Amino acid sequence: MAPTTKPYKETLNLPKTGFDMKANLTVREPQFQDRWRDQDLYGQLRRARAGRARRILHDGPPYANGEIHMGTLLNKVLKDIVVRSMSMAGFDSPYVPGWDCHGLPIEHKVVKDLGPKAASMDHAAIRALCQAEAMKWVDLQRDQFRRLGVLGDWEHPYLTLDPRYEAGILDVLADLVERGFVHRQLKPIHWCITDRTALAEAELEYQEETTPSIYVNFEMVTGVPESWGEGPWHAMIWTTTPWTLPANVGIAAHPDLLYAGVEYTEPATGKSVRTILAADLVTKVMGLRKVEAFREVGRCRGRDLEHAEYRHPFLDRVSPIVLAGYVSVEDGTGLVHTAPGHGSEDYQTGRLYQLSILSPVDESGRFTDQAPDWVQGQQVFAANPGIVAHLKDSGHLYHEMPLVHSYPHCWRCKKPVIFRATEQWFIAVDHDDLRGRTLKAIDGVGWHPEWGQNRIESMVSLRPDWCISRQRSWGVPIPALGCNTCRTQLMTAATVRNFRDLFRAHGADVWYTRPVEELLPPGTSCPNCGGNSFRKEGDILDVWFESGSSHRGVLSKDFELGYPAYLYLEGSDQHRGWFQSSILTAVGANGTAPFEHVLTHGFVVDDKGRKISKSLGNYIPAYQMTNTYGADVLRLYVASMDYANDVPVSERGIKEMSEAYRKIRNTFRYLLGNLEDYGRFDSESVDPSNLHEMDLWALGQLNEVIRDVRAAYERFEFYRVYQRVYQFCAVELSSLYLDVLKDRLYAEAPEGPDRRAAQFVLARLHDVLTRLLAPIIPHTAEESWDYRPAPNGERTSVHLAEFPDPDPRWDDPARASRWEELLTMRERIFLSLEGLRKAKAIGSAQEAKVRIATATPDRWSSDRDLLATLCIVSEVEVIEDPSAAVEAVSAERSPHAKCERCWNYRESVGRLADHPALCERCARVIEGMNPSSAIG
RNA sequence: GGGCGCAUAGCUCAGACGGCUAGAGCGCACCCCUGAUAAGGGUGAGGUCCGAGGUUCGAAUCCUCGUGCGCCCA
Repeated sequence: MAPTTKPYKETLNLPKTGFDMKANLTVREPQFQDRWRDQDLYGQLRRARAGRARRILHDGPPYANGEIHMGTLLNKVLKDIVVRSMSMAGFDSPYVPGWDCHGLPIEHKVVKDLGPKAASMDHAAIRALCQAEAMKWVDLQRDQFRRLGVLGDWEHPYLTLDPRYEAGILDVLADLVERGFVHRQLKPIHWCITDRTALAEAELEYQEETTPSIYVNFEMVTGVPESWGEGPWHAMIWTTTPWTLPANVGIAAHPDLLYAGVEYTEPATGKSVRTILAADLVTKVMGLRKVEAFREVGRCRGRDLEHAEYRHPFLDRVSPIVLAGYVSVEDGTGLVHTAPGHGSEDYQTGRLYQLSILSPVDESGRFTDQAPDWVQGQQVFAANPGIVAHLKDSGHLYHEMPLVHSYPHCWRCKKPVIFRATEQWFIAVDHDDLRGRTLKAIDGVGWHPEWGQNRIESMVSLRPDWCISRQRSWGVPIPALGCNTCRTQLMTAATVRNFRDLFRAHGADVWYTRPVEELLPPGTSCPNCGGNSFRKEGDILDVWFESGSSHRGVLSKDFELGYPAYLYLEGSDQHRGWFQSSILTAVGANGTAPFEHVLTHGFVVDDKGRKISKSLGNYIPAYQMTNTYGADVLRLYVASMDYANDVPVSERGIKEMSEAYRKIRNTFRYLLGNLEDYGRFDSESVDPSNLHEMDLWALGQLNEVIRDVRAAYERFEFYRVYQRVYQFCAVELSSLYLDVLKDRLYAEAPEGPDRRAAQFVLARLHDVLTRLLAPIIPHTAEESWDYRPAPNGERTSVHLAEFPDPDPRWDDPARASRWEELLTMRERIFLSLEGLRKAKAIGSAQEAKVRIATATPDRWSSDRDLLATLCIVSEVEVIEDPSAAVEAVSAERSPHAKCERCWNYRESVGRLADHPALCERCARVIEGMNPSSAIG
């Protein structure tokens, strides 16, 4: 008997690798991140790509507040995949991340934590606390982004509070001032009359409040339809803020609403009154005073009343009726009292009709000398009853009643706030055709998806002038100087540039810490009056102006990335936000768009497509998910989604993605397991003529994968990368090629040409797939790369490599189409095997023999052995059957004995006396690897 | 309320120009293997293509009107 002492299993070349099946990502990923940091992978990549064509993805700065959430994760991972894929495509793509550090949320938090103390602290002290708060979050978010594997210049990010960056902001501002875009103008803002301070929307708390609700007849002067007959006619308005009536300069009507001219008998006086109000509201309004004696005289559309004029009830002023889309018949009279100095919508309408912006109210909410003398000095809320009484006495008041409704209150003192017009700094969008030139620049940018262009165009076309001033502490001061002589404000390109240089040298804090005299160049004088005594004004810049200036501070100066950027990539909300503030400032200051392409992504929603919100309880903590499932799983998840639409995120979805991740990981593991001994060989030494038919097919398929994947990366369609690679792993590889290859890999002689040929393909598969996936799952790709068969054991990073190219040697369209037939036949064979299995005749496919009965045996005879191999059956027999219209496929249990070593059922088993349990092939292999056994 | 966008199996995606019985992978069910083994293989069941009209010989695809959801405004 054969003397082989060891079991046959040990004579097989079974897979062996240190590449663990268990990913253990939460432990391994930080190790790779440390390694990349220690070896300065980012710096190495910069040096490796030096001199190549540049493609800059310019990072939109996230707000330095709070932990990252799924939306931030989505955005940052997409950016990282873009940057990495551009690098691997051969471009020089540095990535400098940034943070938006100024702004209300941080200031708000700091002031809230300080409590009453805040009131007694100066700007500089509060700003120091704000800076600490911002930096705390920068550091935390930086760690979390790094934990996601995002590769970039984390040691040198751009921060909007960096003096260099602050200088860049003022550099842009100076250019805009120089070109005449910046001016001052009245605008109503929320104002707390107790704290004497401006309030932002986020500082308002809405509470129920009882206010007077009054219906007032304003006497018409012109514009009433003649057919309605003699007057005097009136227009009946409704308001809950009588104190704003002194600032009334218009009445708004809806263009499409029907209005009625009504004649009614005033109950108190018995006099007949003619007034106009929305036709739908006549009955309701008359019912308020139980007026039964009324009749409609006529009707007209709101647009017919445009430019009709009325007289102010207690001021010597005639004002027009104007049109506005927000007018409704929800409540009131359908005619809206309009005071552009005291309301946001009123202001918009006022600007449209060029109405005066009146606001005869001072900082503490008292009427100024611009108001009628009988209310001067009164606080506005206290003045309400007097104004109502005045209207009643003069016969203008139709009705008064108390109304409880939601009204904004100050977050700090809880008192009701008012709208008050104050002077603000604006960028004039229509100066020097900035709007038109911006629209032209927009047209020259590549918007992805394309509808983004339409979206931003319509926003830019309709947007009002940009108010860039804020009455806060935490930001970049607008370096405007108030002349103590004539009270005008001075801000010229020269003064702004003066402060730009000071900010660059000392930071923006100098504005607050040093007296104005030290900051001004000697001889500065007021262009208006010649005065030379100034004070520092207190406003800061809108943070959108700050981030919108990044093309100067980051692309052009200091970071010198290159202007314009190739790509901006943010959520679709930034069509109104950063994309717009960036292109407006860039066109204004530079004359060109700061980006060549803009890519947008949708928002993270839950698995039912609803937005993420506290009240729905569907929040998924991003960082916690990373530390549970691993960054690569989350990155794969992000990559798998068509992010142009909303991106549904659920823990269930992430779990499912871990399964997909494991499939990919196992594919790598299989490849590596069969390449353990391959590194000693030069792959170039493999003679292509040794490659089997199916090897050539697999290499040809891989070429297609390379082409599809690279094209998908180029178009930022990462979900196509994912689908393509994943399905290739699952279908072409796992269930077909790699499965079929086992016999050759395990059972053939380890260094024989058949096994080496298979390994040649496996090595290429591994090399190509690792590179192609490196931008998406950088940690796993690096780990896989570590284990690759490298001739000298050299250890470089896959992230320094470039994408693979298709190898034209393996392209063969004829082969591809022949294989479609083969694979169809394979399916039919599987079907008949399944029948055998159901009948308990066989278990594994190797136990079966397949018979194809066909009228054209020549078609299949040459592929007999290939089919047997592809189906992993022991034998395929082709017989001629002239009566068979189509091939008839059948299967039966193999009549032969099982080879103990390779488990195939072969006629040759038992024929060899030395190896009675082996097939001929296995016997030959055994003899080759163990010559001494022959002596036995 | 307005502007923009999206809607195909439980999930993620395919479905140029309108044209087979609407496809793939995952998941699921059942089965096989135990030499990729917290793996691997096979078979199968899943769809009113959001709804209603319309154009057309023919619509997932084109048009209109809805519904739901998201972003941005108001």
